[in-house]
Amino acid sequence: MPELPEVEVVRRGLKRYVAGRTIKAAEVLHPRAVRRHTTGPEDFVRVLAGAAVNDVRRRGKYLWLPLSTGSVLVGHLGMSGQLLLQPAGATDGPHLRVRLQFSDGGPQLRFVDQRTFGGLAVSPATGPEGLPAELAHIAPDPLSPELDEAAFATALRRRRTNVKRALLDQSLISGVGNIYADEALWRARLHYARPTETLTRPAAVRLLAALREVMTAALAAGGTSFDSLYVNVNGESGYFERGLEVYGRAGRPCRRCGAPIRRDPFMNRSSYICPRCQPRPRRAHW
DNA sequence: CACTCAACCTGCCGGC
DNA sequence: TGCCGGCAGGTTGAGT
Repeated sequence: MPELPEVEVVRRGLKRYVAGRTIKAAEVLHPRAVRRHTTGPEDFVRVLAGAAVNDVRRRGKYLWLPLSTGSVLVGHLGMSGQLLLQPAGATDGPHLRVRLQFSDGGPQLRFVDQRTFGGLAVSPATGPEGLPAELAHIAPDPLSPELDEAAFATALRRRRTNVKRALLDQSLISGVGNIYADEALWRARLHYARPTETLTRPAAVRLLAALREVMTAALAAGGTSFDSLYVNVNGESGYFERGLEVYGRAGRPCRRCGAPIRRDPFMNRSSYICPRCQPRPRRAHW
């Protein structure tokens, strides 16, 4: 479940059902799922055995679980990863990659990932809040109190790129992916190709506000689920799809002005815009 | 340093 | 029916 609201839904589920429990045994069913664990699958299994899960934290699209051993279990869902709580007797699906059994004999935590872009790893807890070193380059996200509005506006306007590319750069602001970038740009009435250096400070601030609004609304709806790939820890879909204004709505009318929404190829993927509310930028802005 | 692009995977859908 | 290209909520590392 890729973007921030979906990952936060998972974080809350893990916090509720996994925090406080002790891992009895880990099992790696596909080594690629732990490729970021540099010392290999056997070591991954070894260091998790007997570790208690103290908490569940998130920055952007990354999750990490501080452990009683002083290490953290880091996870990223990639494009198709799921973290599911399932009873021991539940059948193993075809994309089950990692299984964690707990000493209480309760529901297992299963990492299921069709495309294997996601993964798990155990790392030393180095930074504040146990932030592992491999997440040091990940900027604060729109829902984090650490994200400073003025600093974000300055950093965004200092970039020499276009605004959507900047939003997707996790070292500038994290948690924003293709859906919520398009949704926030629509709300802020900005075209994806708008050069960042032409953004006024108020426009940058409005864009951040739009990100916060759309992500807060999506989170309240349990996230966006176009299909069964994006589910919470109990396998349930969110219903924010109905709250989307542009993403996936090519040809349908803009709910603000009525013009048909358009899908443009951009950065080897898709961007959805209202061509009337979000006109392509002219060469100069001032 | 800043930026672009291909690569990593599987599955689904539409066109021929 | 089958094959093929295109596309999908992401990240990273090599190359310019």
